Amino acid sequence: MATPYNHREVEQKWRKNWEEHPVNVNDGKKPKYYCLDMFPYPSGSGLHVGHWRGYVISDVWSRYKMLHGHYVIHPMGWDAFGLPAENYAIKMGTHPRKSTADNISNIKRQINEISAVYDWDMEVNTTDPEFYKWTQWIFVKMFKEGLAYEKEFPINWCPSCKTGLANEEVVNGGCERCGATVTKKNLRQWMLKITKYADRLLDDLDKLDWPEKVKKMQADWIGKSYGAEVNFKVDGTEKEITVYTTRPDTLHGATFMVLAPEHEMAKDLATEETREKVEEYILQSSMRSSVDRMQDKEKTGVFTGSYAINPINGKQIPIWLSDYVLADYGTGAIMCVPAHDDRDFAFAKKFEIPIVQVIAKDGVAIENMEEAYTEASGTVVNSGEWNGMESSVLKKEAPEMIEKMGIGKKTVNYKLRDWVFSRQRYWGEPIPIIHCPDCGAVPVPEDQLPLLLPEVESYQPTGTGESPLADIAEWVNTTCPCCGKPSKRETNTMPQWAGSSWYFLRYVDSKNNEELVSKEKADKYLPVDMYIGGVEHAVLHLLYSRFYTKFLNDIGVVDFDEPFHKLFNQGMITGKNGIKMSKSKGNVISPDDLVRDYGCDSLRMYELFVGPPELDAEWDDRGIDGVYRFINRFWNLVMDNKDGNTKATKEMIKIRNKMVYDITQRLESFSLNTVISGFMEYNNKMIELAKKEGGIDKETLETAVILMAPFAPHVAEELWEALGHNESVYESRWPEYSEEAMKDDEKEIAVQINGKTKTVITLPADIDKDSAITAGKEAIADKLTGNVVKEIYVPGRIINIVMK
RNA sequence: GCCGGCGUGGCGGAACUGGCAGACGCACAGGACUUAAAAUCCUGCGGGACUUAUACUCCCGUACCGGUUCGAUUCCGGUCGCCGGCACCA
Repeated sequence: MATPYNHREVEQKWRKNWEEHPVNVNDGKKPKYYCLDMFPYPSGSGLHVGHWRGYVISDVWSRYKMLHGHYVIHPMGWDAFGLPAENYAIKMGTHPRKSTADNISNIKRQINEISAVYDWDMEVNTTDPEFYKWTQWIFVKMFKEGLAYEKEFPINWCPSCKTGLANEEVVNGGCERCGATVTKKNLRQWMLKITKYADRLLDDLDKLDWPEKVKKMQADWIGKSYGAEVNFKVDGTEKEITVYTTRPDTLHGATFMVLAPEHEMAKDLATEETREKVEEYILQSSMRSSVDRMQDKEKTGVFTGSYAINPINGKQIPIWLSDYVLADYGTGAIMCVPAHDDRDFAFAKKFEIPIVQVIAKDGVAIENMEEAYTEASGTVVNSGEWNGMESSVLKKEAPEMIEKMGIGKKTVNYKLRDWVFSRQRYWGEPIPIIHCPDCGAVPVPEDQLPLLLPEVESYQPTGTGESPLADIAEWVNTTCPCCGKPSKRETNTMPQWAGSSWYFLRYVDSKNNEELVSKEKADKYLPVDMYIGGVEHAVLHLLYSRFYTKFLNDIGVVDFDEPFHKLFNQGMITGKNGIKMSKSKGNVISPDDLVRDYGCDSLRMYELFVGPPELDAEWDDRGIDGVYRFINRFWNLVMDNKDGNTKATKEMIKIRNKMVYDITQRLESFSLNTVISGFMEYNNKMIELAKKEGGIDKETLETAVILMAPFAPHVAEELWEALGHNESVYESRWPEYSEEAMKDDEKEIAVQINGKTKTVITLPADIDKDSAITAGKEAIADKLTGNVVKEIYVPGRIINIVMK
């Protein structure tokens, strides 16, 4: 009997061996393949089995590429600035610098348990001054290009984290991090003009090999719409109000107008009689959160007392204020066509405003509309010269017609807003700007970067809208780099996303003091070929990274404009009943014990075996026994037969080729759970064959070992060595298969009557239709009692006799 | 409300392009080995009917109702349920 499998010994041996003889070497000749994980933020609870799955998937893919002769760039780093790290430190009563360092060392130990081929020489840490120097440098470049600007306006504010948030960080009206209800706060903010890139961010989605779901989420988030701006005169004045509409075809049906309460003309439109009510309404709205407003079942509003003139027909329509109109979308004012918009309809009903139908679904106008008709199809009515047109045609042509009439212009709009980029928190990159009383906002000169985050005792958020940095007089007070006058530093810091928006560029040149990344290395190693991580970043990190990359492309740092060629989103591993693993729920399963008891290889394979990698899966420890048993059986098969000299039979060659074919197909289509079940299936077949033939040929065993190498690296190396090889299994190449060798001589064919299987017969694979049907009929002769109407033969699969 | 995804044994899941539903594994049951247990190996394992029982045979079965087809887990229409995204964006 050969040595039984001992995972501890095997794994120790090969980890040491790989340290001395790395298996993924850049010899300068191999083609590169960049396979990247979304880097973790070093949380205090460490890794659970869910994190492991993502890293296993990327490592399997990396090793698979190595076996195709690639030099694989497979780095790892730490997203260590930002709210989670700071909140954790506050909770633990330590300094974020210390807790972050502690957490990193623990997680690094856990990551090493995976035995992934990470290249730690490339490691980056977003809180390292040598790294954030470049995060700040990008900001300065953006400032110089006019993409970073200051603005005071009511932003999303998390009262619990005590900081402003970006739009993307507000989820269902709550803070993305802590869930607290987001309020509005008027603050001076640094903004990034991501909207300038809206079209490119939208259009370039087409060239990405990403899950359709993520592309759609980004497209919806950018929310491009086509329509027109139309100018309405305020009756009796020279003032004009411009509205934005996507339905200019319904212009004749506009029976009122609504302005957001924050609209700059809102107060001016009030008359003597309405002034008090109007001001009251404006005040009321300003005090309500957006969540409150959204949850309104009934529309609220107030009539200003003024009227506008519909430019297309000269009709006088009342101007209202209502908070269902958003101040920061379009022009903050809308024309209302209650007959063809649900919201306008509800408003008109409540305030008894006339409803004029301008599209008739079947060509005939309805007397009393029960609900708005929102489709753009049907015949145009009540619309003067437009009458009789098809609504869908008019919808397309109206913007230009309006432009020609001189009453408005064709325009597009986006839901995407500029990125609120400053945070009133300590643990982030200081924004490298100096406020000079004469020169205004002046960037810190590039050669003075990094602008270090000062060491402080107390870093708790103030809640006042000021960053904790504002209290450090010796840091805040400085001189203007332009004129030398006493000036003050910007005290806000950057958001969590600043570092992660570009970190993937830095890995390939992480020690470069002169440049963010050298031209040479960027050309050689970038961009990322495969990016693996959770779907939760669809409109955050993944959108920001695309924006940053396009900007860096524009200023000549890199010569590509999309960072991630292919994206794979792995599903989440949850605890029992689909509950997300978290320390507070007490359902976190740590990989550490499983590695100890079953070994890294078993856990790697089980992580994949639990289910399709793109779907969520409930973790159940018990299943790992099955994988462990499989590895043992495979081990014993190889060890028992490695020294035999069994000649390959036709059957063995067939199984070998089929195995290569199946495993390769499944791996290429990322069906990793069925790769594992495939291994088990072929292992069972090989064991059966070995029993039958008294052994199994060496080439088949070697082939199986190479196929296993991406999944169970230690076992593969050990068995490869046992099979008599001195070099690593990763020096081998992924095996090929031959269609010819896979062919079966005989096929099992199901014989059916009217589509129901009656029996199964074995026939030569190359049998012709007539002989097959004759053989099939013979096999079920006693059941052929009716009139045969049709006979169907699907080669190699079924014979179906249709009877009446 | 709008958009997207999913629904298969006790459980996780499989089924390539419409062709034998339930691969592979877990759990469970029985057996072998053992003084015994663990480990390992072998066998069975969707539901029902017939049968003393086995075998055989037959019927039902992929959320539900219907359609297309020789044949549907797969395609089409409708209903229900679960999950995710967006949410007054004019």
